[in-house]
Amino acid sequence: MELSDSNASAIAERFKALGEPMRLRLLQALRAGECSVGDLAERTGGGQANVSKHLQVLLQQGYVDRRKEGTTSWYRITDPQVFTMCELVCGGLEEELDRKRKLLRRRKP
Amino acid sequence: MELSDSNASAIAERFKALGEPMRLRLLQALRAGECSVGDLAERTGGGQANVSKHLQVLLQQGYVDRRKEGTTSWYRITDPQVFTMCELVCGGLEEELDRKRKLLRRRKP
DNA sequence: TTCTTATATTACCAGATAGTTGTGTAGCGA
DNA sequence: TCGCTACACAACTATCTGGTAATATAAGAA
Repeated sequence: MELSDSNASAIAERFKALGEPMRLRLLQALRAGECSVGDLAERTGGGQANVSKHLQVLLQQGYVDRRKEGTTSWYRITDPQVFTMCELVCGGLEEELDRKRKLLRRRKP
Repeated sequence: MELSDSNASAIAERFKALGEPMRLRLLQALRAGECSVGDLAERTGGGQANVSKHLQVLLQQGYVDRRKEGTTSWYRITDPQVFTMCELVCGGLEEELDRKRKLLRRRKP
C-alpha cells in the first residue's frame, strides 16, 4: 500500500493511537492476557473513565477487541504485531539516545 | 527494552511524531532522497513555516537528519526502518478495514 | 424493588497542537 | 551597500485532547 494523501490520515490515526503513554501502558498490561476495565485501571493507576475512554481509541483502531460478560468488559490484544512496532520504535529510541549522547560528548569534551 | 512507565512517554513521543498526516507525507516525499524545505513545501502543498515546524519534530525524534548548504537546509531520512513501521501499520489498516467491512455486512445482510 | 457493581458516556476544563502571519537571520549576487 | 532567497522562529488563533467528575446503563444480589 502506498502512502497516498487519502490514506495518510488513516495511517496517522493508527500511529496517533499509540502516541499516548497511557494507551501504551494499557497494551503492555494486556500483553499478559485478557483484562477487565477494572483490572486495567488498577494495573495502570488510571481512573475508570479515563481507562475506558482510552480503550475506545484502541478498540476503534482495532488494536484490541472486547468481549462482554455480565457487566464486565474483557479486553484483549487483537494483533500482537503492535509489539513488533514497539520493539522497532524502541530500537530507534536506543539509537536516538546514542546519537544525543554523542552530541553531548562533542559539546562537552 | 521493556515498556516501563518511564520510557512509555519516550516511546509515545516517537509514535506521536508519526501520528500526523503532514509528517507522514514529508517522510514519503523524503523517501525519494534528500530534499530542501522548499522542495518539501512544494511536494506536500504545505506552507513553508508549517513544513519547517513539522521537520523540527521529525528531526528531534531522529527520523530525519539535516545538512546545511548556504541558505538551504537539506533533509534526509536517517532510519529507513520508519517505513517498515508504516508497512506494519498499513497491514493492520487492511485488516481493520476488512474487519469493519465484515461488521457492515453483518449489520446489513 | 432496592442496592451494589462494572462499564460507558457526557460535560467540562486546562493544556497541547496544527496552521497561518509576520519577523528575524544568514548567505549570496548585483 | 542593497535587495533577494531560503529557512527558522515567535505570536496568535482555532481546534483537539487528556483527565476528572458526574451521570447513565445494565446486570446481578439481597
